[in-house]
Amino acid sequence: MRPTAKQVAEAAGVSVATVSYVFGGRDGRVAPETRQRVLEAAGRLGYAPDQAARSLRRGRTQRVCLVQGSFGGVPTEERLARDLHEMADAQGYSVVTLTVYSRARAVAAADVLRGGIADGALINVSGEHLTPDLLASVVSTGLPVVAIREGEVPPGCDVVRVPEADACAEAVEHLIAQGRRRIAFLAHRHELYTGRPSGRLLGYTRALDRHGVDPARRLIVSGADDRVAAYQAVTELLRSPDRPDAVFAASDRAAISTIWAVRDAGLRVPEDVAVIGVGNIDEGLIANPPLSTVGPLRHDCTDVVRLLFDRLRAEEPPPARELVRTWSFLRRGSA
Amino acid sequence: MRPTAKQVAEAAGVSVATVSYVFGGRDGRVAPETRQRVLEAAGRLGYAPDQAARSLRRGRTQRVCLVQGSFGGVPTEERLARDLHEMADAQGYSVVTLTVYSRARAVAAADVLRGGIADGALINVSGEHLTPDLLASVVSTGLPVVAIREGEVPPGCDVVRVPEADACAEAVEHLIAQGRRRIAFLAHRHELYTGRPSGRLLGYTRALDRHGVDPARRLIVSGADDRVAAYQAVTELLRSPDRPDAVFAASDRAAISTIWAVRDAGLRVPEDVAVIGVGNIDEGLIANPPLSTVGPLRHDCTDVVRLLFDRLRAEEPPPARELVRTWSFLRRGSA
DNA sequence: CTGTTAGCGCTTTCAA
DNA sequence: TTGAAAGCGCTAACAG
Repeated sequence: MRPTAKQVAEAAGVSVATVSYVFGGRDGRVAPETRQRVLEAAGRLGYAPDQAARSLRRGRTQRVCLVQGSFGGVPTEERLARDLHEMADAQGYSVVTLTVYSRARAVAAADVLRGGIADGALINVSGEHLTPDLLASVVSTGLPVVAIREGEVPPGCDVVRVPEADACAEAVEHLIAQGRRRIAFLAHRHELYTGRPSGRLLGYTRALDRHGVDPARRLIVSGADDRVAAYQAVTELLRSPDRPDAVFAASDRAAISTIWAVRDAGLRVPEDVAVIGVGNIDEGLIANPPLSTVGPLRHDCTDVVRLLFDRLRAEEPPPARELVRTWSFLRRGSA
Repeated sequence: MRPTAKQVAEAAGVSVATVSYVFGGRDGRVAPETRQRVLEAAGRLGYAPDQAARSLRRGRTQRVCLVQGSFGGVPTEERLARDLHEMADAQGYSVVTLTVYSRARAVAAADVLRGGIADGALINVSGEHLTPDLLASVVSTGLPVVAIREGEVPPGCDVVRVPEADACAEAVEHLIAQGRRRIAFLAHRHELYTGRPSGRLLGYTRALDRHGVDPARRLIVSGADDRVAAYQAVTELLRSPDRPDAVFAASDRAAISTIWAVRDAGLRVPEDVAVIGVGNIDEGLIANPPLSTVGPLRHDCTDVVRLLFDRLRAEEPPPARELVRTWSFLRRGSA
């Protein structure tokens, strides 16, 4: 069904080596006329070199692996995925995507990576399933790895740091400075599941702590994962006698839903309820009022992706690098 | 660096065959105690069977391929991707994603598929780059293929039909019946690039034609691909002296931006401007007014995904199947 | 410029 | 229950 080089060789009246030369790109090696014959026969048979055999022989798969924490819907992950795909396409790589949403998936992902499914991996998992030892077991095989991660990473792997917590704390302190007394946090579910607060939630709690806000006055609800949940959570919050006068949402999408919910409740943003999101998505600019947010100024992830491809190209493993992304609080109309 | 079965065998004092038995799942084949020794040695060395070698030998990759037309941001594609990932994970498959946004990428994707990158493919590309002959060259290798597609598909491949055009025409006819005289269409860019109108655009033009609307009165603008572009496009449209009294947007996201733009311009939805979107995303329910839309009642794509996995499981290639999804016009508050 | 051939790491048949 | 060995399809070193 799937033709092999041998069949093409027979059809073209040459040896398998010649077929391999033609498809292997070793151009000068084959006479133009022979080359033509081979291509013609291959075209007729619908031949394409078997990837498994080629990978086994060459020791390279021409694939890169993206390890994600969740499925689409998160703008910042999407952008990373897109930049990785574009770079991969341009360099002749395919992209295989692994999703890690449980311990079992993390173990499976590590096995698959150690099994050589790809020539390198870009790991963007925030949960706790992918433990340092698991990551280390992958890195120790010599696989080029770039990890976007807080906390510990094994030696020999590039790491990208995103100082979310600091920028978020700044935003929440801005709310406190404005005199907001009841600041709600609209959390991603996974933030609530982890042991210690990290990232966005950590920024929130840290700012409140720093200003001596009674922990009992914290108001943390789930809903940042999707727009409808956010709308509903905020609508409910606003019905409380002790309603918040500010909402810090862990995503811009949730923050925009918050603006809707506040307006639909007959209240004003920011006068009655200040709103701040996270992510700096473009949509925030057309919200009414424009959304104040915490996030990167540029969304482009090519620098992260380049870390990986630099490693793929290198003969010798280069020294491990650390990239720190810039995050800031962007004040616009909603807070 | 990456240990082989041979090394594990030596460390455990057994033959490579035994190592293979342990990792190949052929359970009863190995004495519990031997098995333990092998696993222990493998764990120490960090062994995982080489995928390329295994694939070559077994003739199966344990991978499925998703071929997409664009990168994230399209809710309906995201849902398909998620359902595919979940099914794949559950069945022990990985997912490799190919993106086809040009003729060159289409040719490359076909080569990669014919090269056996995966055991089956789910193809969800609406553009014209992936021509029927290219698709046929892939199907003819015997690769299980499920295509979500309008128009021609090669024999031997399952196809999923989405009657978008009919449902969209119904929505536009509803606008006409309401007495709307100037109905704008907010298009995806790719719809404007293709030769003949298809899908959503086709529904729009067909409805107008059917009611004898002068083609010169059609109002087609780009902007459905992203929320900000939609907002700006509509804002501009509303400034025209001959402003539309209805907007049919090719995506719900654009339709929601349209609602904002109309309200921010001091006009009312639906009194001054009716708005209808496409996709039936949840977010439409919390829009104000709730968004009228065209789309599926259920978003679940497990039936589509199952077509593929049925084919993967089958010994004999089953007869080609056609799945027709149900699309309808869902009238809510915005039109 | 083209052909012959070893061998990548694994699975699986067959033999012990 | 375990081992020996052939061979999946390809590439690359070497020979001609």
